[in-house]
Amino acid sequence: MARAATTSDPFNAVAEPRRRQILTFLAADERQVGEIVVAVGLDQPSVSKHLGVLRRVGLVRVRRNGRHRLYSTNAEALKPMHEWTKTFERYWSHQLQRVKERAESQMKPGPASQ
Amino acid sequence: MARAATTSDPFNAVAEPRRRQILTFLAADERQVGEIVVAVGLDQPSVSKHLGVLRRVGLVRVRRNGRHRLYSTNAEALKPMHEWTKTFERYWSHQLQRVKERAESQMKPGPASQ
DNA sequence: TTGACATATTCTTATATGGGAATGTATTGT
DNA sequence: ACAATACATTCCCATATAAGAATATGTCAA
Repeated sequence: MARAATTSDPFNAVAEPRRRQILTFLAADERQVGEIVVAVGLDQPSVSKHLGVLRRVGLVRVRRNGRHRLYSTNAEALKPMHEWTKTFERYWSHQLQRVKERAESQMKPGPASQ
Repeated sequence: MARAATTSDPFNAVAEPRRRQILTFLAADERQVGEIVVAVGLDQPSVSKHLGVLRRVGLVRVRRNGRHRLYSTNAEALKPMHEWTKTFERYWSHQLQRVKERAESQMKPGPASQ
């Protein structure tokens, strides 16, 4: 099997740095494509393609306004990522302590792991 | 340019579901490869390759113990992801309100489109 | 040393990019 | 209607998988 599509889920979509840049740029206010092009420094077709990926996974919303399309970040779609990383929060806070605990439990004859 | 390597950074490494599964499995305690194989239901070479990717971006630590290798999650490497998603936290909390504000500021000249 | 066991690495292959170039499509002004 | 404007989509191609098969490497036991 090849690598999963960037459109398969937010995790894959956000793996691309330019797309993270775009999401950050669109977080506060909606912007038209031309503004995004200037902001990220890519050519228009590339930006449109990135926006397409973000749209398919629900990370951005679009709204038409005449000839323009106004994009904005749909932050809620990032919530699952935030939640997932959050489950590891307790570990990096007490990392050193845990390493120590492991070393100790490793020394006893001890009950089978787990 | 093709897609960035999965080993380029944690964002890319974690885009793969099986690797997230492995990180979760290794979060609490260190485990040997054979245990991971059973836990995720992949063949040993596949697991070793995933572990290789995670190792290269610093998401897991390894420790040799005789014939075994004990892997454990290095949660700190996930901190940047957590921080990044966190910057959007304020937006999904007040999403509805913001949408409303946008709609209002959009109405001033004259409600044409929509 | 030899064999068994635990992992890692190499090779192959179908698949999915991401950027650049070129082109298609929708909307507005005159 | 027609040209201009703002985007989206398609085509091309070098690159990077991810899983499966086969093989290499490293360590312990007898």
